[in-house]
Amino acid sequence: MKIGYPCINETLDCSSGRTFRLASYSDERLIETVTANLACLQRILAFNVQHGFNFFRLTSGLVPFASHEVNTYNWQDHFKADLKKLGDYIKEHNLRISMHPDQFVVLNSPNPNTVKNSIAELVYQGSILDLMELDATAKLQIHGGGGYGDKPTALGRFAEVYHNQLPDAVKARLCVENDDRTYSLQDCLYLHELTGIPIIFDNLHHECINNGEPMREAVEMAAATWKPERDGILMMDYSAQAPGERKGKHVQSIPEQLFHDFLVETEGLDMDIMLEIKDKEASAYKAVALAKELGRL
DNA sequence: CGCGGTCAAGTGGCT
DNA sequence: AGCCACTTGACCGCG
Repeated sequence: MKIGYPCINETLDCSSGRTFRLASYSDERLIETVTANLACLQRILAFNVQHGFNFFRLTSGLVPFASHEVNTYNWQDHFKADLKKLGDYIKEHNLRISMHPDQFVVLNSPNPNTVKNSIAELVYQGSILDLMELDATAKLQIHGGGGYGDKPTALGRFAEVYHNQLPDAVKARLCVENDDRTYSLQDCLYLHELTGIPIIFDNLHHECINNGEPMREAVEMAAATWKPERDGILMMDYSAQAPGERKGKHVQSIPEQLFHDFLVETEGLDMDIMLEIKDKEASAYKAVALAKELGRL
């Protein structure tokens, strides 16, 4: 089991996701920003190694406007060696890596332009992992997309795009996560049947919408969609409901009792856990300590 | 130099 | 009808 947190480290005084506005785009600005982002990423990874946080999600903002037409610069060549070096570090320390393309990536949109932009974004994020020379256990994590009032048809559209339009390099890394309002675990399992895509399990989203599966059973069902020799073990997002806030909103800090209970409930199941908790590594310390106590690390 | 309006992109739920 | 949230607030113009 590996435990980690997404994108941002709040201890270090740098960001690996510095961007800038479209209006101020220039190649020089791009090079400068990506150089700083990658330097920061290296610092974050070293921090993570030092503290036993062996799972990390790279920010989508590593290369600003990477899938936008304004950016015609060959950043892939320019940063090839830097990315490979980062990849070597990741492999040397056996870190698990994911990326989570944002809400604008909708593969089942009825709008062909949205699908086109979505694919371009997936190609960009996949190419980061490719240039790092990471294997297919490094994943791209997206949601099913919109429901459009007819989920089976919408998922059929997802599958069609998957089979006919996605490059193999993206297909090898693509995963789908159950979301908190449209596509439940069961909906994702249907999509898995159509495509073979592994399902990333999100416990809080599962609490928001489900078909009555108990937590342990749900984890097992998601885990069964992963081919260990290609995909590695199950990745999951762990969070808890922020008290008194909108349903699905992430807590500020990890509720240790709840996380303890979750680990007990899933005893014997292996998985890598991404903590979607607002205070980031502050909660990761606690989660790692709990997992050690229970003999899970 | 600090504040706050605004920022590439989609969707759906809430007010 | 408009706002907010989403994997994450950060950027940058203005006073």
